[in-house]
Amino acid sequence: MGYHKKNLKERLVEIAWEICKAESWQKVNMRLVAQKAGVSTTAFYRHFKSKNDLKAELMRRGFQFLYEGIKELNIDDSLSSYGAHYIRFGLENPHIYDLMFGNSDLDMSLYPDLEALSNASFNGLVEGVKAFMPNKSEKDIMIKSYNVWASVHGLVGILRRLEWEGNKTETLEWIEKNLEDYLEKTTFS
Amino acid sequence: MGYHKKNLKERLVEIAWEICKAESWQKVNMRLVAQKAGVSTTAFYRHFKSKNDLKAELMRRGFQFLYEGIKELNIDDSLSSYGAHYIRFGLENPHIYDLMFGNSDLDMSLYPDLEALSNASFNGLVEGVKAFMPNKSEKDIMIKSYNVWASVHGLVGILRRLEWEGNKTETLEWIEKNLEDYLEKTTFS
DNA sequence: ACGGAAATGTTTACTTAGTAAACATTATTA
DNA sequence: TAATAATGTTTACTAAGTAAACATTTCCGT
Repeated sequence: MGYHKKNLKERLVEIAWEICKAESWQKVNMRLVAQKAGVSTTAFYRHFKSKNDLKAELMRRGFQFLYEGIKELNIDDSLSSYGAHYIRFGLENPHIYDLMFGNSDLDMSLYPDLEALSNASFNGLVEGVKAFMPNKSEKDIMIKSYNVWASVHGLVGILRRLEWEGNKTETLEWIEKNLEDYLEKTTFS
Repeated sequence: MGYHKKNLKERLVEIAWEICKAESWQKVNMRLVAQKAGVSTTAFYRHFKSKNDLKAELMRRGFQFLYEGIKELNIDDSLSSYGAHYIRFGLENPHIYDLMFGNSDLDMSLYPDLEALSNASFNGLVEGVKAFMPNKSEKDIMIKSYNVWASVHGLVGILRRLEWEGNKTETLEWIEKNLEDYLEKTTFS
């Protein structure tokens, strides 16, 4: 009710997150967010320098969200289950995933912490691959790591696209239901 | 000079294509395109129903552009060279690639020919994979095909992203210079 | 407790962008 | 050649991001 709201910043982020999750980042606009928070259109600018700053904040949340799930995996779980987690995250949170891994026009150099977050997950993957193929050269391990990364993210893209187009073939259904098997069969064979 | 320009539609597409290629789809806006064509802001709407229609047109061009190059590959060229072509296309025409394969908010069902174009290339890939692993089941061939598609598109995403971030590691340099070898080593091994 | 500075919210207003509607001109065709 | 269709222009509306000036509240040092 008061002129000053406590935690307005957090509420704005929360509201934006919900919209983005349910509708996509394109649907997030200041007027709507402000209105849902019961606040004037420009109140936002007391807490963020620009809309891109809000995007960056949502991306941070996205990484946290993704990592929360990954933390629950045991080290001795297979690389496949690790990859499957990524893929499921992408399929279950398509708009958040787009926000995080789409070609954002965001200038990442302005948000170095985001780069770090994104690198962190790749480094984890490299460790996993190293354990998976212990006798290989450093270079081969890096190559394989990039390959795994590419396969996983590429698959999310395909599944999302074809799902959206209503083109889900039997094979895709199978892949989606058996992500671990799929990964064993292809990427980790 | 006259009131009616011949080929205005084509000129608009051409101009939009150039902007998109050099700058990205986000930078394409009606006022700029119209101005470059020496025409009023809304002349556009005599030729397209909406900006999305223009996007669809550019995507069609993108597919043609991509396929022109692929046609030049011989059937007996390896699957790797086929994949490498895709990847190079993505790296050399990042903004066109984004337009074609990014998560466009475009409702594809409104542009069925685009879906067909995009499916055509996948079907070609399936044929290639079939030749590559002749004794496998239909299902395994489909699975592998999706995997190849995912790897190729995923790799473009990574290379683009890390290049943009200035994070190109030695390994990535190597991959980029030796795409065929990379693909043999990972996806087609 | 008090007076001003810092923080936070509001109002107003400007800018860019997509696009609809009404109008003007040229091209086409019966 | 007159009617009609096609194509271009003008005007204007709407949505969205955001800057600037103003208002209110909080907080801190005295």
